[in-house]
Amino acid sequence: MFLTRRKHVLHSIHQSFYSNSRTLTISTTHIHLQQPLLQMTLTGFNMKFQNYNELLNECVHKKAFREGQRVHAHMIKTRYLPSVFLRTRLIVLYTKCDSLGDARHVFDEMHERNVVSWTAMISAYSQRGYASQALNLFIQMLRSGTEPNEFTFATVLTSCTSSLGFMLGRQIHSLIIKSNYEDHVFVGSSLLDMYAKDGKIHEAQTVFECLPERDVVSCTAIISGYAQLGLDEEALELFRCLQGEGMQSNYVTYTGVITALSGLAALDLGKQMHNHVLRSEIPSFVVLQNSLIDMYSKCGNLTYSRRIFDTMYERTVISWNAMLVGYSKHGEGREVLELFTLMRKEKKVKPDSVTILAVLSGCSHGGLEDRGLNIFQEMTSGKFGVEPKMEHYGCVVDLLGRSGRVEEALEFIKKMPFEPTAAIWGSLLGACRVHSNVDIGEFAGHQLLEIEPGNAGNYVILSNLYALAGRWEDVRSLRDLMLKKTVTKEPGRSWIELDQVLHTFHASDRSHPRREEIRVKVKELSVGFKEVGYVPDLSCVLHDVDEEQKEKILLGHSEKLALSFGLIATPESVPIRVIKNLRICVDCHNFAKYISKVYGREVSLRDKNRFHRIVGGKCSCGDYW
DNA sequence: GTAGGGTTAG
Repeated sequence: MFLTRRKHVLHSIHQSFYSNSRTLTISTTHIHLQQPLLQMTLTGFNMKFQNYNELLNECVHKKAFREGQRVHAHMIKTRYLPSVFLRTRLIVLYTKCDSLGDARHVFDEMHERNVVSWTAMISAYSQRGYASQALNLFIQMLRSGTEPNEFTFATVLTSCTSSLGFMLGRQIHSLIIKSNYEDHVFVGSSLLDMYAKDGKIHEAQTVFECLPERDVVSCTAIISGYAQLGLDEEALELFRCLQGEGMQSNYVTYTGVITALSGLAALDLGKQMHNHVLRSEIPSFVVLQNSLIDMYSKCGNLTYSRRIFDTMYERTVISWNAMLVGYSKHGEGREVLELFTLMRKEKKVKPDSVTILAVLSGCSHGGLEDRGLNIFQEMTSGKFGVEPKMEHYGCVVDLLGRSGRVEEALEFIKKMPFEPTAAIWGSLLGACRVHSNVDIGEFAGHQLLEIEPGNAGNYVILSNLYALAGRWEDVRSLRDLMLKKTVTKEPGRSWIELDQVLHTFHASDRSHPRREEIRVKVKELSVGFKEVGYVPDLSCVLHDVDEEQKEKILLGHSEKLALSFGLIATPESVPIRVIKNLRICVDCHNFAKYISKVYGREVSLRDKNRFHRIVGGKCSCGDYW
């Protein structure tokens, strides 16, 4: 009966997706309680149990809160004492109806509890995101002497998401081993997911490999685990491998894979996956569609993102945010504001903290400084119902900095109700580099180096600034300071997708099969560009070497290798799409501009923060990033 | 009767 119903729902969702219809109605029959409740007062004890049970089941199934409350009230009125079984049903009912207080009340009033009632209450908290309450209750359960079962373990592990939770999670793992539940597939997927969320992907992998049987959920959990940690290629490889072994996939699996493809900006692979989803019987639930919106925007194709957004029959705040963030990263400020206006007009979903963040950064990236500052004003006066957080303040520093109001930005930082973070000082330093304000830049730079002495990128930007002012002595001492602090830098990588294959380059990479061609091309470009005005920005190199060497290092930057390969290997009619894992360096940004000007090729460059669409020697970022 | 995996931002 349940299966048929589910099938029917899925079918109608599928239908509505293809017919672009935005409304989906699932009819729920109203539950009439008058008759059964009246009859119950007359029937015997056993009969009452069965009747109550049936009624509660119906209420749980239909999430019928009021009716459930009436059944509960009837028990109290007729002085019927429900068993542990029925009380647990009530906990489940109230949890489903989003009434945790009522659920807890039933739980507290229980004279005796068993593993099921404990688990139901723990699950209530973890489902609603009250992780610490769930963990507390689990500990209370252990103290009460109730042995957890596989349901309890699978449930409680989902609440192990904070640093305290991860610690507890490890202890729970040993408890699982002791109680012989480690082979259980539900427990295992919950466990491996916890490890993945703690960044311990090897532990997660071990748990996964030790499972005697695998199913969709455990496979999805491990694939998504890789994707969430940014190990996108590994996620993709594992997906292919497990698929080869006959793994079943569902819409959650595809969501995980699409997230990995977003990270890689693999447009062709992404399209292929999307097609696969459309062709197969996989229903496109909101979460999957959200991941598609994000994937297309991160692959540089906002038109497709919008197409999906427009045809969704239901949108959550995440759908709106994904679309807004997409426009923002592409520097489409007007689109951001238009969509935000539409969102507020529709009133179906309320903006959240991420929404405002997207709007503010959209104004900044889109060069709409004053509009952005206005929106922040409105935010602080409570207009959107969202409290400003550190990130929002960071956007304001960005907005002021972009307008060249560097002094004001510094004053703003001093007056913030938060301790400034590295991101805030970094943003101010970046503004000072663009607007050549050495004094404030130096101050911001030193604050930044104090908080984040290990980040090599910070030294480079400050060095850019000193070089701009001709303060070579300071450039040198900065380099010495960097050596002293033994800075390690996340290795820069750039890649380009060609016929569904990703070609990745590291700095001075010599591993590509066409390395010789690429080397010659980079050199040729550099020589050619110099004739039309390109001057290598040596301040982007902090090594203690002579100028010739510095230039050589610059030419080895991964962005230049990928760009040159793109120039060789892609047809003239298409834009060169390069993705960089870090912020793009000033010199490579300039180099890309020359490619666009001299070769008449559009360059689309995605770096850590945003898209740079470079046409005819001009970049959509307005040289501010 | 109680259970596991999923989307935006940083």
